[in-house]
Amino acid sequence: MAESMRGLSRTHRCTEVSKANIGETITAMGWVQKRRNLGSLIFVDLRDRSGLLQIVFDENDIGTEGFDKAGKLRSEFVIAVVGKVEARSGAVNENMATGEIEIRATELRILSEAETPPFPIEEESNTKEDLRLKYRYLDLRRPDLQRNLIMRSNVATLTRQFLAEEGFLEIETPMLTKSTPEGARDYLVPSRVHPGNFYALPQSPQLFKQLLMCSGYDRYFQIVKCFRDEDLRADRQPEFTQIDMELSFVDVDDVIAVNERLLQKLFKETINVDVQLPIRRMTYAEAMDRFGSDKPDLRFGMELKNVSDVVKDCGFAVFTGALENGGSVRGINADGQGAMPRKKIDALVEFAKGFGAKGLAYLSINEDGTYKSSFAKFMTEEQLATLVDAMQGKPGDLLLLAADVDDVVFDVLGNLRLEIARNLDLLDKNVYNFLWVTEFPLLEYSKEQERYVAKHHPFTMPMEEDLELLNTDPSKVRAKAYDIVLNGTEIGGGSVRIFQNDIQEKMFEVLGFSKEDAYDRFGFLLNAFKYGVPPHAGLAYGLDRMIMLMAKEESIRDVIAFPKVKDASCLMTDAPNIVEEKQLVELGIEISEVEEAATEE
RNA sequence: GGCCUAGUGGCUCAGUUGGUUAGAGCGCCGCCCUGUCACGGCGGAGGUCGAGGGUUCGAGUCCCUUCUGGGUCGCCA
Repeated sequence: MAESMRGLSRTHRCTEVSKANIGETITAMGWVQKRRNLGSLIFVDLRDRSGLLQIVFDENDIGTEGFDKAGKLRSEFVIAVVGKVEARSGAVNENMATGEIEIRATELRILSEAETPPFPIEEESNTKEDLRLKYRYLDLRRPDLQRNLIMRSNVATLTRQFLAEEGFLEIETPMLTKSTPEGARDYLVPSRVHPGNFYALPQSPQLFKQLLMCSGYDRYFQIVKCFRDEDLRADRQPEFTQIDMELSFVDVDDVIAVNERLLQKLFKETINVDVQLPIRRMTYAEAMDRFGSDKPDLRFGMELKNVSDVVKDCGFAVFTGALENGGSVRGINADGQGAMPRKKIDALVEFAKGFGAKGLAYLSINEDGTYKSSFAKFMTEEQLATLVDAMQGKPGDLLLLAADVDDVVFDVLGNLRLEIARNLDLLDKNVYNFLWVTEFPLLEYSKEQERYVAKHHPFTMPMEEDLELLNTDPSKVRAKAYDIVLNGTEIGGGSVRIFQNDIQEKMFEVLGFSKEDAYDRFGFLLNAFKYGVPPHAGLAYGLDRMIMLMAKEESIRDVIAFPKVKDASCLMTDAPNIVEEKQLVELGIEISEVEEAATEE
């Protein structure tokens, strides 16, 4: 029995009503959060995206018919209420924004009835994810998700405002584009008019934004969906949003400068966090050496120490063996954790093994200065003392050491450092620690493909002083690439691009592309560059991750309206799904094998 | 693809070494209640213990398979 709202017009959102409105007659509309029926007095908390407002129904004010109707109200009914704003005659509710006032209803319309929702629509719900996602439209009614999406909208608005003021133009690039397989898997879209041909959804607007620079648009940005057909994580969705930008006639410092001001504005105006400028910078090499990570979390210490020199002559074969294989021995000092029980240390060893460590050597320093260690028997007292000294160990500390090739040692200790910090609750979400990581390696060697692959992408400019190394030792070439890291999460990254033909050709050569290959894939860009290309550079933020950190959420699902689950499906719409045979025929597509259809006797 | 983890009324959970009729809080339904805001009081309904198979005199509990979430490694230029 839905009623019409004809003749009524909403005058306020729930929390837009305040003491200043006392005496006025207002019209509010929203959802019933809660009813409290006292017999001949009924209270209803009305909810909309702004918050809650208490309505009082009294038969003396609203009449018998209206009062009976109020008695029928249930959670999530959508109603319209006309009434007078009054100071509360009962106690003020300190916990509510509108706790000092209430609406004395004179008219009630039930605009929509509602079934009892499958889970409570309330803040800090701990309902299981699958249920929340199946009924996402209900989950999105919860105040925490509404706050997150409102914050997200604000960030987008502020970004547009700021970048417009800085002379950026917002230009859209195509969603249906060409697959340029290098890196993540593409989502493909079949073409009806070109049977057997496919578009790819963009993994990023990279090539198009560079073309825009060629075309003279100077400063471009876009808040844009990107797609990668890879497995999901808590901070990874198959479709995600970037704040993407590109600038002409700039170098690294110019890009960093404008982005520092953007970050400062965004964090100040959305969550009132002051970002101190300039943001600290650290080279990739230093980040790896000190933190074992290219996105170090600087909210806590526990830095890596290289003790290779100290242990090189010791009797512990694990250490000396690693060194003989060209690796290193490094460790972290878990300050004050010397009393950690064996069981927890074992858990850390297992954790380390998950990152490729064959083991983890430990040494705890007892309060009396004696040691308890997995490897003490292989070393002399003096050697141990030197090691402890090198690790700045003091009574009550726990030293954890990994010995392997550098890649493994960094990976193990970098992650171990984070794991210990998590266990010790050192990661304060109210602290926002920014860092630029610069001078990334240009290339990394792919054992699988038996060639160098671009660490960032093939258009990343090498550092001038390393250009010669392209011929001699490509793995040592550093790039004009930079990442912006916040609390150990990479929230953005970018680079200066190659705009010189000879360097680009050299780059393709090192990557093992023939000139033909290169033109086949990127011909439109390379051709464009022949007609006058400005030096240019850019950066792209992962908007979802940035909002996740701002909102102090653990997963980007909580800052995306309609996210997908681990296997990239949508529990609400059941996408992806099979399509009608007719559609496939039109596209000239035949399904060769569907596992589910396999018959079993 | 690997590993870890969870699945018990609508929701969140408890459920001992396998042992009678599977419980609690919240929610829901009904009646009562004029100042509640975690309203209160009385009463009530609601369960193939994710599914399938097995062991057993007996399975929520043990075994196997499988489904559905979550985390993570691989992957993510």
